[in-house]
Amino acid sequence: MTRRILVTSALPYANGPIHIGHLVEYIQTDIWVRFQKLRGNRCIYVCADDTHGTAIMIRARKEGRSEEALIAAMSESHQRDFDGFGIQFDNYGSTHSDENRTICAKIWQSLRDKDLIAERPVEQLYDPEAETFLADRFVRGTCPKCGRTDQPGDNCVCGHTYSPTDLIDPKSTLSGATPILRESTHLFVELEKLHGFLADWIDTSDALQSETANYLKGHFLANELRDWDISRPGPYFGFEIPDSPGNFWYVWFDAPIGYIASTQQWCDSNGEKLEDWWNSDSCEIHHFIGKDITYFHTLFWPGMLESAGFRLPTKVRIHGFLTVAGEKMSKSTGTLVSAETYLKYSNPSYLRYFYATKLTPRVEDLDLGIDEFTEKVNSDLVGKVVNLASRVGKFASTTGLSKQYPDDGGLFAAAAKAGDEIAAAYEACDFSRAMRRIMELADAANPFVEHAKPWEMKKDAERQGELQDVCTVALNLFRQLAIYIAPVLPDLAKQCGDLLGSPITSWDQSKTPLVGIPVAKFQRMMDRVQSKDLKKMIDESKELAAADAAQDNASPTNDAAFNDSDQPLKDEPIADEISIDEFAKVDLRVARVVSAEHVPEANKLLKLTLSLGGDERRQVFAGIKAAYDPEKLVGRLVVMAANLKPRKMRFGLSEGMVTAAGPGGEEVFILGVDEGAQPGQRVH
RNA sequence: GGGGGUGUAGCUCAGUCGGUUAGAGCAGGGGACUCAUAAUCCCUUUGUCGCGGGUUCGAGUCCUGCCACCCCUACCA
Repeated sequence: MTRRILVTSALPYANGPIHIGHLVEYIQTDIWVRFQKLRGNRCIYVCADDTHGTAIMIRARKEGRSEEALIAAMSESHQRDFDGFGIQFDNYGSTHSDENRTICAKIWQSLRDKDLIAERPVEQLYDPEAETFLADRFVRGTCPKCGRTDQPGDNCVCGHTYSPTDLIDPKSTLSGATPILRESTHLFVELEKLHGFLADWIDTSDALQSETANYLKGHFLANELRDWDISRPGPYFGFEIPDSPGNFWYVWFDAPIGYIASTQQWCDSNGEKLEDWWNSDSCEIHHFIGKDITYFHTLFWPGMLESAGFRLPTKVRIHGFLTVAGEKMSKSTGTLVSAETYLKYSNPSYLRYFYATKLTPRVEDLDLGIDEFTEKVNSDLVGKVVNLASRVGKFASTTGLSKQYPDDGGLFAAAAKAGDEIAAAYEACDFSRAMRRIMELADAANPFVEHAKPWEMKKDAERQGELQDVCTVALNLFRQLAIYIAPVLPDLAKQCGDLLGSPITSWDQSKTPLVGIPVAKFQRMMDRVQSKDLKKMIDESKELAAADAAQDNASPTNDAAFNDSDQPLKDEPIADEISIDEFAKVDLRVARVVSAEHVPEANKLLKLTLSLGGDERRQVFAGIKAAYDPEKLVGRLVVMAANLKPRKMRFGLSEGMVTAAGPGGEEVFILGVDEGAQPGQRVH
């Protein structure tokens, strides 16, 4: 039976470009959608840019253009990036659309009608210069607990949490002005009135992974649900609330409604009715989101839908975050790679496949290791799958496929049978399992060619029939793989279709071999990953991040954010003047940490082995044990005093010093060197 | 502090309802081949299934205590 399925990914915020972390979700969703379409289900995939909120307003001001101009440019850039990764939406809208405004108003009216809206005053910090209320993250000041300066509005690095009004000497990061307290009316959704409904939905709907249901039950539903502050006083880039002039819907109110608005647009241009998708029990709705926005999609959103008479999601499919080499992505290490940068140096199919091998139905983070990435793509995709076509492609172009499918020892039949299991894995979002099963099939197919020895047949005029049979088997096995992996690698599916003159359009094509047809001239399908390209990609990401940071620093509006304390200079005044000759006596060198280990008898020391390039090694003891984990130091470039007289210590000889700043203890910060420097180079 | 999860080969991971000798891919070692992108094929080494108890004829699997790591959340469960 054909299912009707509406699928969404979370709406990307129009405040920045798409990066490889975002892509986990869009690739995951796109794979699932393509799978459903391949299975013959009626499936549409809608998304939109999330365009409202203070951050957009501020950014537009800073860039001296209208919000509309900013979000238009962002939308274009997002869509270009998605397109580059083969992510195919049926409709891509914007929360700043007429459709969205209309549906927001409708849902709002329903909430009013159900008496779920309350009004009360809220005191909030206000920036009198920028003339706007300030969210926590736009206020910085001195921590009331420990006295550290320049801390964010909600918590300090010392671990203390507070409200921005508790900060000593608070400053707006927008203008540098001192914020004042100002009262305004806010509107709230009284979510507690929906407590029973939500508890029931979470318990019985089967829409959530069990860990998510547990989390909600334990964390929220065990208590009274707090009112949800749904309005923001102007100026605010968003929709003004029709029955509350001067107040705007908070961005998180209209963002999910964007799912419906985007569907509306699709309906309008395809002659469909919105009710058939959002008010129908015969349609499924699947939301794909990241774990950070669980709360909005599993409490507020179902509450809003229920109140307004829309159907509830069939599934909210929540995924974890991307880490790179086991660490959070970061600009400074170049692991926060933008979609655009990735596409410059690498092939989107690689990333689609790699993510597919990592994705499971569970809410867990997934790690991208450069070596693992290279290995998986090269061994699995190029070595196994593509190679199968590549190794018989040239023969097949001259022979074509046999009239009848030859005996292959049951390979084709076995792979056809495996289709059900692979489909079940896709359906359950267990792409990792699906990829594993597909690779097992590829592993079985290659030995067939090997044992048949088509290259020998080619030389013998009398064995051309046999050669044709081998090609027929190999290419049909390849085609099965291409069909099964088509949701992940649409490009490969296309290439397979071109080669055999028969486009891949349906999962069931895997059940019947192609026979008696010509084969096109073989075209190379996929290149191997080159590690040097990935390295370039990381390097460029680092450079871009550095350029961004430099630009931010140069911007005058940001000076206020850098009200650094004068304490360090007071603690340690600048030393007596020296001549350049005296300075030159200190030979500072770039060195690479090649090993780092704890010294069991020492309280503060780590034993480092530093490389100055070639075979030059220095053993150095550094008092940084409390601040650095030895494993994380290995491989890093540091700056060392290289001509320091070696000093005998209880634990061994120390042949230099590693440079670092900070008062000591946990607050020690090793001097780093920008990428490109070579161990052994002198610091001038 | 609380909640959730993970721990199996050097690496990434399978392992069904408790059932024979714990598996795959990659990496490593040896050989073969030359159709194929230094691709492929054959053979092959490696295990305290985190640790300790318990239940059982039988435990990687179930129970329990501990350890390590990860995620979430924190004077709200």
